[in-house]
Amino acid sequence: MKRAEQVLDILVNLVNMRDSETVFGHRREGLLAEFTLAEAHCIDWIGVLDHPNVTKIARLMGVTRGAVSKLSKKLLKQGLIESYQEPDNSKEIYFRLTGKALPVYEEHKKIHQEVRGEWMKFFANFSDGEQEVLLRFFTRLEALLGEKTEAAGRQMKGM
Amino acid sequence: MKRAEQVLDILVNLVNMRDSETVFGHRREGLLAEFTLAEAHCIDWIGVLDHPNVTKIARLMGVTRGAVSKLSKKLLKQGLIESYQEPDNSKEIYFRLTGKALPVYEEHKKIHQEVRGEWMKFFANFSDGEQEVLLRFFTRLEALLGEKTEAAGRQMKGM
DNA sequence: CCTGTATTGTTGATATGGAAACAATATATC
DNA sequence: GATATATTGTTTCCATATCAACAATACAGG
Repeated sequence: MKRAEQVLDILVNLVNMRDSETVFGHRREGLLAEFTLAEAHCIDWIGVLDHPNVTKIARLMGVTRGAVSKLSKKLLKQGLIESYQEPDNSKEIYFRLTGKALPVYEEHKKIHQEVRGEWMKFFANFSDGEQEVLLRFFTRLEALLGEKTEAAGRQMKGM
Repeated sequence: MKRAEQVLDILVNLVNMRDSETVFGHRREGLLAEFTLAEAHCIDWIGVLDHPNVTKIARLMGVTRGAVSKLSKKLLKQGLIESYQEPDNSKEIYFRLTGKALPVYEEHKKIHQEVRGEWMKFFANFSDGEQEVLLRFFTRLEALLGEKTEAAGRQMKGM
């Protein structure tokens, strides 16, 4: 059981290793450095989602609606996003990126691509069969944690 | 490469799944519910370390000294910890748990044990060879991230 | 259609943690 | 030993997030 314990130790370390100023080991620089991580994420979700509103974004970002409400106000004031509504629903308020935000969005996406590339290189260290083991491990792990935290509703962005 | 991408997706999800109110899927309850996660961690470190001081705790908790300074004040005021100094060093201030904190500390440790037990059951789903693959994966992963975030200095508590 | 309930977005009070500046003490270098 | 540098713990200011309460709107069941 020694091996399993080591794996667990590392896993715990990894999850605790949430240095908010780095994205998976990549320090944000250039355009992104001008924005909070939360802002960048919010912009990202607004760019990705269909009819994004406060509630939806909050759920996906894992924060409260209040937090997103304030955050979106800041982005609105900065002219990075704009809000709109649909005629058949006067309760929900949706957002879209403005031209001003597009460079940020693209930059963020580009970095994600780069990071993803590096990760793929990392995975290349493992054979096909080994990757299958890893996939099984992570799939089960996610299911386990998902059911426990019931936050399973959270989805993937683009990454 | 499809498998690797799936693994990466899940991994990213897991790392983002940092619900601070749950400890790896375990909602804190009973005694622990009375305390912030930070407080519980701080108490834990003070219980574990030899001559714990603000700086040491801060480094291990991955927060600033200022944060721990405030936190320790709160714990002092609540009578959960007490401070002391050594005659040969009038700069550093150390902490120890009081009797009042011991139940909390024990409870926390107990839960850690339980969680660990469940995890071990989870790992039992994988053969010896598979666990070896997992260990190799996580070891390399930790090394990679550690070198990138240079937060490798962070250590393990008891868990 | 009407009424109770749920959901949405907002706000104010509060808590928490980071950054930076600071005084006190320790350590290093000469 | 004297002096420069580093380290420790604290504090103030600030940004950000939660919580709880709220008004407005949507929805469901009769």
